[in-house]
Amino acid sequence: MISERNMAVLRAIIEDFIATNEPVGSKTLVERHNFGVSSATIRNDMAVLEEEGYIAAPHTSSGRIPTDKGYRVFVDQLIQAEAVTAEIKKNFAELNKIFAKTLDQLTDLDERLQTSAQLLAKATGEAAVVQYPNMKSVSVRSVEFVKVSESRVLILLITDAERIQQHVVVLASDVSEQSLATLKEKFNQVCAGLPIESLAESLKLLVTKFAPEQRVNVQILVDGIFLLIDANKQDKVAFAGAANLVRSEQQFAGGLSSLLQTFDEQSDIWQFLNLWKLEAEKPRAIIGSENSVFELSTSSLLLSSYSNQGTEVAKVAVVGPTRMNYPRNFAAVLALSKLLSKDQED
Amino acid sequence: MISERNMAVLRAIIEDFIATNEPVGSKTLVERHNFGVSSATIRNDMAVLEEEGYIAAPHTSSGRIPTDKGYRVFVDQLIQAEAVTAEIKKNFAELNKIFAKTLDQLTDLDERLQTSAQLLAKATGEAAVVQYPNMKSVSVRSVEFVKVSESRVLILLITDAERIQQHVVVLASDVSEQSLATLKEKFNQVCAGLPIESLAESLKLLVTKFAPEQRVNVQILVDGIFLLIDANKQDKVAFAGAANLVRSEQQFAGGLSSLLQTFDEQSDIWQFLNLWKLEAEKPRAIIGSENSVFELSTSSLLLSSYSNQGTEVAKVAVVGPTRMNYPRNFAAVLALSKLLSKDQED
DNA sequence: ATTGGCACTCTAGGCTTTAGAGTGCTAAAA
DNA sequence: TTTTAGCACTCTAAAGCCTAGAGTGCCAAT
Repeated sequence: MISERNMAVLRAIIEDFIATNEPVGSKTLVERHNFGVSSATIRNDMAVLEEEGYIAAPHTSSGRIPTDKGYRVFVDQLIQAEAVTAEIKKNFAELNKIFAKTLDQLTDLDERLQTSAQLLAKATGEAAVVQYPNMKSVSVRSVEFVKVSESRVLILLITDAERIQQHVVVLASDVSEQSLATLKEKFNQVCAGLPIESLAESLKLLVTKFAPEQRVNVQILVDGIFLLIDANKQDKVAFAGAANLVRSEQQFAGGLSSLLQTFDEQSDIWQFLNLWKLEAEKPRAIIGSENSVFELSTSSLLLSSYSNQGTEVAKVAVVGPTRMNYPRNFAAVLALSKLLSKDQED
Repeated sequence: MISERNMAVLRAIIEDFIATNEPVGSKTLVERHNFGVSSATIRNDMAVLEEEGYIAAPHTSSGRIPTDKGYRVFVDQLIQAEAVTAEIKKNFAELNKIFAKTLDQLTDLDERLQTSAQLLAKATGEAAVVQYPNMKSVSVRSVEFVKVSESRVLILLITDAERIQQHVVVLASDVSEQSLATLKEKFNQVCAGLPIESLAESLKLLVTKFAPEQRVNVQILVDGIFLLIDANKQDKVAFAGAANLVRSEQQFAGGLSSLLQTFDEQSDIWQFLNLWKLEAEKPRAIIGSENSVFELSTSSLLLSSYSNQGTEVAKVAVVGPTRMNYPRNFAAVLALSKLLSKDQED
C-alpha cells in the first residue's frame, strides 16, 4: 500500500516543513530533492499520503503540512531503525561533552537540575523540563542535628538518594551539644533504614518515650522532620527556556500563556510526566494531540528517563512545537539523561 | 505653569490608558470623569501636557498616551504624597496575610524565594524577581562534616545569614566518625567567625599543618569548601510569572523573547538590580527608558529591598509593561519585602 | 479662562482585484 | 501498471482603494 518512495516523500515533506515553516507543494519538493520523477508523480504520492492521514492541506490547493500522525511515523522510523544516524551520533557526543563539563562541577541538587534544564534548553533551542528524583520509595539513611546558634538547630534528613534536605527549627530551651548528640542517637535508632513513608508513624511513637520535660523540644524536632517529609512528597521540576517557546509562538495559537502557566505549577507537570512509562536509554516522543493535556496539544514532548542504581527515578523532557528538529533534540535528551544517570552510579 | 487641573487630567489619562490600553481622547475623557468643563478645555490642558512631554500622540489626530516622563510624575505623586491611599493600604494588608500564610511554612531558602516570586507574580499579574541575599559580606559561623556513607562526607557551610550550603565529597580513604569530629574541630578553630572572603586564604594555610598522610583527605575537604564559597559568589535570582509577560506581549514590541532570555541568565539581572540604591520600605519605580538595559526599555520595574538585621541584603522586583497597575503592584512589592525582612529579624 | 463650532487629519477595517503557487484530472507515453 | 505533460480550476496573500469616525487645532464668541 505505502511504497518506499511514499515514505521518502513524507520524510522530505517533513524536513522541508521543519526548515521553512511553510506548506510544501509538489513542485518545490522535486526542485529541492531529486527523486528522479516528475512533480505529477509526487502529486500522486502525496494523494496517497493524504489518504492515509499523514499529511493535510491547510486549505484546498495549497501545499501540504505533516499531521501528528505523519510526525509519528517519521520519528518511529528514526528510532526503530536504530539509524541513530551519523548526525545524531555526532550531536550526541558533542553535547555529552559540553553537558559533562558543566555538570561535573555541581553537586547541589537544585543547581544541578536547574543547570541541566538550562543546558538542554540551550542545546535544543526549545524549552526543557527536568523532573526531580522520585522520593517516594526512598529510605532514610540518617538524621543529623547541627547546632546553628544558641537555640537554633539545623535538621538534616539524609536518604539513600541524592537529595539531602535541611530545615532549621528553634527550640524552646537551649540544649547542649552533648544532649543534642544523644538525642540524635535515639532518633537514628528509630529512623535509620526506614522507608520514608513509615517515618512519620515511627516518630510519633518516639515522642511518647521521652520524659515530659524533654518532650517539648523533641516534638519541635519531630515537627521539623515532618516538614521535610512533606517537602519530599511535593513534586518539583526544573524548567528553562521560556524564551525559546516565545520565539516559535505562532505555533501555539495563543495558548502559550497558559502553557507557561502550566509549567509554573510544578506538580501538574510532574504528574503528567509520570503517565508515560519508558525504557532506559530509549527516549520517547509524544506528539501533539497524542498528548492528553490540552495546553500541550499543539506541542511535542521528547521524554527520556534517568536512573539511580539502575532504577528509573525521574525524567527529562524537551518541549516545543510539533514542528521541531527531532533528530537533534533526541540526541540532546539522550545525552542529558545518560549523564544524569551515570553520575549517580559512581 | 502646570495647574492643578492639568495634573488631574494627566492622572485621568494614565488611569484610562492603563484600563483600556487605547489612546485616550478629550471627548471620552470628559465622559468618563466629570471635570465640570468641556472637551475643548481638556484639549487645551492636553496641549500643555504634551508641550511638557508628559503625554504623546501615536499619530497626529489620535488620542494621547502617557510617556515615560508622564508615568514618572504619576508614580512620584503616588508615593511622595504619602497618600498610600486607602486602596493601597487595603491591598497591602490583604497581601501581607496571604504571603505570610504560605511563607511561614518554608525555611529552605531556595523554596522560600522561589515561592516568594510565584506569589508576587500571582498577586500582581506581572512577572516577579527575587534576588538571593548578598553573601559577600557574610561570615562563617561554623563548618560541619557529616558522614553520609562509608567514604562520603557531607560538608555544611553555616553562615550568619540565612543560607546553609551543602556539598558532598568522596574521600580517598575511609574515616571514622571519631577522626572526622576532630578534623571538624581543627577546621572550626580556623574558620569560625571568619568573613567568607578570607576563608579561602586561611584554608590553604590549614592544609599545610596536617601530617602528610592526612593531607589527601583534608585537601578534598578544603576543595569542597572552595566550591561552596564559589557558589556563594554566584549571583542568583528566583523568577516567576513568564506567562503573565506573554499575556501583555504587544507592549514589548517583539523583544519579549530576549527579555525572557535575560532573566534566564541570572547573573546579568543580579548585577542590574544592584545598580539601584534604595531606602528601606521605600519601593522605587524604574520606568521604561530610564532603564539602562535595552531589553527592559519598554518595561517598568518596581523595586523594593529586604534586609537582614537592618542591613539591606537583596531586592524584590515586579517586571511588567510600563502600562501597569502601579498602586496595586507597589502594595505587593512592599508587602513581600517587609515579610522577607521581618522573618529574618526574629 | 472657557466654550461651541468647524474644517481638517489620520487610521482601522472593509471591499476588490490580481498574481501565483498549487492542485486534480485526463489522456498519452513508457 | 506507472509515469508524465498539460490544462483548467482553486484559493490565498498582498496590494490598492475607499469610507466612517474618532480626534485634533484653532478661532471667534462668551
